[in-house]
Amino acid sequence: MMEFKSCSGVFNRLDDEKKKMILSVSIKAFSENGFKSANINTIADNAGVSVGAMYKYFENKRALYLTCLEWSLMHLSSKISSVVDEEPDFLGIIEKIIRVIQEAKAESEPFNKLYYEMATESNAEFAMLIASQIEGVTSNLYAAYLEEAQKNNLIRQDIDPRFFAFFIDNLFIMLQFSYSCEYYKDRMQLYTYDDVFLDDARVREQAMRFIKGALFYSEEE
Amino acid sequence: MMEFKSCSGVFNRLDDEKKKMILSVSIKAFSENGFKSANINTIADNAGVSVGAMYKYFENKRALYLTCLEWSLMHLSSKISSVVDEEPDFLGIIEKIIRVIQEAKAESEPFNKLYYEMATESNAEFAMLIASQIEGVTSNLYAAYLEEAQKNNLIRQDIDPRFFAFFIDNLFIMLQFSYSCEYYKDRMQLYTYDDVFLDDARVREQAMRFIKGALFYSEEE
DNA sequence: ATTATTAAAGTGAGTGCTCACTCACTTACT
DNA sequence: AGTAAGTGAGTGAGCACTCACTTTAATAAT
Repeated sequence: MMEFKSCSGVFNRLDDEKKKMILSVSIKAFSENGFKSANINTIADNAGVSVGAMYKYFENKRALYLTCLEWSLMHLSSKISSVVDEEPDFLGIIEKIIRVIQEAKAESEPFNKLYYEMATESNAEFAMLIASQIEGVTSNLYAAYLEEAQKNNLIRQDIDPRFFAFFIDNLFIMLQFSYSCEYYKDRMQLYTYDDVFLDDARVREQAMRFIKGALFYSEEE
Repeated sequence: MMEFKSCSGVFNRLDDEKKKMILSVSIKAFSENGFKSANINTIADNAGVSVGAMYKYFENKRALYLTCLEWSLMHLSSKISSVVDEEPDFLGIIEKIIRVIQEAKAESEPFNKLYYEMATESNAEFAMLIASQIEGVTSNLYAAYLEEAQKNNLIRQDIDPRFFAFFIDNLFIMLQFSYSCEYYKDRMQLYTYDDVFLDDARVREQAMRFIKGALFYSEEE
């Protein structure tokens, strides 16, 4: 079923259950320890596979890492497209995305952490290999929707849709971090209040107001 | 002059020039390689100091890292307070902060990278030691200004100033990353256009419109 | 002035541990 | 009988940290 490019044929021939097991254990390790300090021997152990087997599946550590990124990317794409398919209007999509970020906490946490880890300069080496793919999934989507909305005079005219897409995605990314990474969780509580994470609806509402304001405001001078 | 808490007295007794040398080399190493893979022997070499001396200055690698964070924090605080002291009104401060982020590129790059690196889960261990300090510098500042502005009816009433402070700072942080980290640089270009980094004024203008919209918009229903 | 004394600062080869990766081998499948 | 898949002790490189030692500098004794 799932086919990856950065691994050996042996790995691709494994059944999905085993592939998932190995990759989820790896993602957990990489996101928690970073690329360099994640330990392949330990990963193999936790995944119930021998070290030797791991090196039959992946040429080296780097290849394992890339395969994890591939998987995360597939995960993201499917999440995004399911949202877009369901919701017709732009504001609906934005709200839905925020909702997905909030709800997908547990399930997506490791993916988000990995994504965050990857963007660190330390891993710049492969970051670029995947960056355009990840952002490609979302950037054009937002910008296209905003341009469309601007043409139909649904949102203010005095802004560049590309910048707005950028700013909105910035907010999404930080929200994702704030729901996934310990540091940013604490930071969000510091800015707002201790029980924010019990108040998903409120966060969504406030975020929507912020974004709507940014989109609809028109300066009279 | 500069006094640190996470190091030995021997280090504090060094002249500022040498302290700066050691810390800037260390910050560079930590931000580029992450905590685990930064090499103390190499750092010592690059700073023109023996390994033994390093361990006279810092009890261990962790202590060196914490001292780097302390220094970054001092840097941030002084930057922020110089902005706040100069500018009287809230919008002025926001614009000034964006300007500082853009201008301080070269000088602050290593600090930003370190900050980013630190927030990674891998370093959660010490992140928390410093998080509240870092955010404490900014969070209360913004929230207080916004509350004030709200009382004076200068901005919309239907939002929680704490959330708005949070969202605005989220935008700042992403902007900082976008000006410092390779990955986020590329991402910004992908969203906007290739020469964005030659167009500081334009970025500032667009960001201000976005934020102003968010702050001033009022919904009529 | 010169020399002795002592403490503080600095040195870098060495130690022991961690970990990516290998390879001679076993097991399972056809 | 032959091939594909899997095993895990072993290897060597990298690196945090140590320690027996040297250098520097400041003060005291002659």
